This record gives sequence, structure tokens and C-alpha cells, in this order.
Amino acid sequence: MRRPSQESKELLGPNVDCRHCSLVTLCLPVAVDEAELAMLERVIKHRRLLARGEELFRRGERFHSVYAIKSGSMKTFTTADRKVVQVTGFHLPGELLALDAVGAGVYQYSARALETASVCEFPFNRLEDLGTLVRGVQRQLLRIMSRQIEHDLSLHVLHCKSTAPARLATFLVNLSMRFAERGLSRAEFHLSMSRADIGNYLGLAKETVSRLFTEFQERQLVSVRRKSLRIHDLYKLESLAGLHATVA
Amino acid sequence: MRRPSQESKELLGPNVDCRHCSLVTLCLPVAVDEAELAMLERVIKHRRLLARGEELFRRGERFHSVYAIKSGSMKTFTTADRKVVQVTGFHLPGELLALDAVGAGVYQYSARALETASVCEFPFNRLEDLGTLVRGVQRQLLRIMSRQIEHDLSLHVLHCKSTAPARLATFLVNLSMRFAERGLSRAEFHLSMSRADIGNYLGLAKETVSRLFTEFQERQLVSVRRKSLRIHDLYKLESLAGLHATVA
DNA sequence: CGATGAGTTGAAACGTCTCAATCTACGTGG
DNA sequence: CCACGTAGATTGAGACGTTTCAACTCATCG
Repeated sequence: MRRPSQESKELLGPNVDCRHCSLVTLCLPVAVDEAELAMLERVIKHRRLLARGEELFRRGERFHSVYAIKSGSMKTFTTADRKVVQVTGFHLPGELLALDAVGAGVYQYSARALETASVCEFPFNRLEDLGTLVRGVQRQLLRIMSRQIEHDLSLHVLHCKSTAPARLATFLVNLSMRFAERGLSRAEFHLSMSRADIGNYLGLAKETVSRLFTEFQERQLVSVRRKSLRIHDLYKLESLAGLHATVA
Repeated sequence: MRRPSQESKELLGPNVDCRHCSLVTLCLPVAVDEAELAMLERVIKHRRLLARGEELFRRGERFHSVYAIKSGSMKTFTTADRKVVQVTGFHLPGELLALDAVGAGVYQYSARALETASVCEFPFNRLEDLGTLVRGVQRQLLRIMSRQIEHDLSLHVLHCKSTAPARLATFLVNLSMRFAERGLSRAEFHLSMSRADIGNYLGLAKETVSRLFTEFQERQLVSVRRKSLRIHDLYKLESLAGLHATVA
């Protein structure tokens, strides 16, 4: 396993090396063989390094590429008058951004780095060409888009049914799971987004989020100190989230 | 233009005729040329007629096909213990169902006819094969999936920001728009789903939905009588929905 | 070291939900 | 064809949870 701290040294080259990327099982190349991987690498335009707060693309710009996050984290959001109106998602390494822009040909949301981040750029028309040539790539593209739809619909379910504690619990359980998928601790991680962002994302006031963190801490479910979170009782958190469906 | 009342006569044949389908601009074949259309038609397995309340597929079943609605309307929903837990969407003619199942290979939601409905079945592996052969089909598939993601995210935005009146207004404006796209009246249409379904879908109690319909009617925005709805002031409804962003 | 923005906490106001009663339309069987 | 039963829809009143507004604390950074 490679230490993430070493990655910053190898970010800037125009060429990429999917074969040795630790995210290969999460990003596009899954189930694509060696030869196909080589073709895919040629499609990737370059990597880009983003500083905290820097924008990758903006709502309304002409769509040309999807991006895979290599390190760091990002948020996507809608805007009006340069102000953030609605946070639509938080994104971790291995996840693809801008899949929703394919249909309209225009970025639907803006994307901003929550901390120093690096991304791989996939020009979409080249990806499409490759999809026609290589069945594995088409498959994977469709699969990833489908997973995205699945995820977005589950988000809809979350928002309709749940009370505030259930929403925050779901959010934390989901983050925990995603960190675990990336080989990081599922019990202890860094919240790179603000309370206001979390609240906005979940449809809650930032004060409510703050109160809930306090409450969860009092109930021994988690420890929170500013941006660092430790989960003590994942099972209870999942119960709060409405998983473990208590048989009616 | 063909009268929908004539369609019921031509439903049952195993073969289809996308060329003369009035939904050709909404369904898969958009931007696919004549020759490609012929190939697509061979992929469509058959049409199926569903009675009100009949299920097209169930959550958990192995995924094999996506479906296009030809006439009627359907709802998709999650279940637990045979009870509807969460309505995830209402679907009109020309819309594709089960795109979210591609990723997991299993239907994520159940689909049930809200009224007599007919659907075209597209076995997905054949569609995928065709996508590799015909660039237009791949394009269209990706585009439709992207549009779905876009739609689902906009749903997220809706739920986070809005009050109950804004949610119902958005729902009605959205329905109106979709009916208009299908060549039907944007001002007067039939609500094939129950108040409970609407409430469930929007994350509101059915009583709240009912009260809001009454309130909207008192404010002269709409007339509702049971399942039939007439919109009197679409603009005000859109304002309520938070469109026409009043400049801050 | 003071300024700034993020986070926390409290109290009151508001909106939506729940529970319950009533009403309406529709399909079924007498 | 009417009467009845049932499910859906409406309306009212009280309970509850979340938001809003405001004051305050704490960390961070110039």
C-alpha cells in the first residue's frame, strides 16, 4: 500500500498511471483489462491540482470533461448571485464528477475543493469514442451512471422519511462507509466540510446540525471536536438512520 | 397526430414500430437514424399491457430489461414487508424505467401501474451490444442516464430548501411541464396518483397535501376536484416553487 | 493581539405532523 | 337500481420538532 502523503509529488505530470493508482477499483477502469487500460490512459488529459476553495468548473459552463477525484475532497453546489444556494454533494477520492452534465452539455452544478485536491480529467467525447471501441469502457460508464442514479434516489428516500437526527446519522454512516471503501478508518475521520455545508446538504439549519452533534456526543454515539469525528457506536447510528428495519 | 385512444388496439403484437410511435422524440430512439432505428426495433422484446395496480418488476429481482412507458402512468417505490415505504417517482409515457438497476444488476425499486398502461421492454444486454455497434445508441443511453441524474439531483435541491407549499407547487409545475412535452394540456390534467402517494413522494403527510390543495384553490392558483386538476396561474405557482428567483 | 468566521447554546415563533372525526365517491352485491 | 361498505379525501385541534434570531465562545490568521 502506498502512503497518500507521497502522492503530492507525482501529481503534476501530464501523463497518468491508472495501473498503479490505488483508486483503480473505485474509478472508471474497473473490469477493464491491461490493453484497454492503456487506451484509457491516453484519453486522460492531465491531472490538475486544486487549492482549498478553488473551483474545478462552474454551473452553466459548457461541458467537456468528467473528472475523477484522485485525492482530497470536493463539494458540488448550485449558485445564484455568486452565493451557494444548495450543496448537492460531497465527493471523495475515486468518485466521478459531472456525470449529470452529459445530457444537457452544460455543467449543472459548480464544484469546489474542500481541501487541497487533485483530479484526473477525462474529455468526454474521447471517452465516448472509446466506449464504442471497447465494450468494457461502455459497460463501466453505464454502470457508474446507474450507480449514481441509484445513489441519488436513495438520497431522495432519506430526505422524505427522516427526522433531523436520522438524516445526520445517515450522513455519518454513509461517510464512514465511503472512507472504509477507500481503505481508511471507518471509525475516525476528518469532516472537511463546514457545519453550514452539512446542514445545507441535509436540509437542516446549521444550528440544528450543531445541536445534534452535541446530542450524539452526550449519547456516546460519537466524539466530535471541531472537524475530527470518531464513531463509537456505528450500530446505534445505523439504527437511528433507519437501517436495521425493526420488523413491524 | 394520432389519437391516444387508438393505441390500445395495437398494443399486443410482439413487434414494435418506433418510427410511428408518437413518443419517438422522448424515448430512446432520438437522434438515431432510420437504419439504426430498425436495429433498435429488433432489440425490443415485446410490449406488455398492465392493468391498474399491476406490478412491472419488483425490488430485488434480477435486472434484465429497462422499460419505456408507451401509455398510462406508473409509480416506482421501495417496500418493506409488502408495504410501500417510499415513493421514488411517477412516470409518464416516453420515460424509461429501471436505469438505476444497471449498476447493481438488481431492480432497486418496484414499479406499479397507476392506471392501465403499456410498456416496451428493452433487454439490457442487447441494448448494450447495440451501443457498441451504433454510436447513436450509446450516446442516447448515456444522455438519458445523465438526464436522470440531473433530475434526481434537482429533486434533492427541492427537498432541502423548500417549505411544504413550495414542494407541492414544484410538483405541479413539473407535472404540467411533462404533460406539455407530451403534447397534452399544460393547464388541465389528471392526477393518476393518490394524495397519500403525492405526500409520500414529497415527504409530506397526506393531510398536508390535502390542505395545500384547498389553500391553492382558495388563492385561485388551481381548481382541484378529486383527481382532475386545472392550473389557473402557472406563473404564481412557479414563484411559489422558487423559480423566478427574486433577486436578493 | 485584535479581527474574523465558524461553531455552540438559548428562547421564542412557526410549520408540519398526528390523531380523530367527518365527508365523498365508487364498486359490489342484494 | 339502490343501499351499503370501503377507501380516499377533507377538516379541525393539539403536540411536537425544527427554524430563526441573538448572544456568546472559540479557533485561526494576518
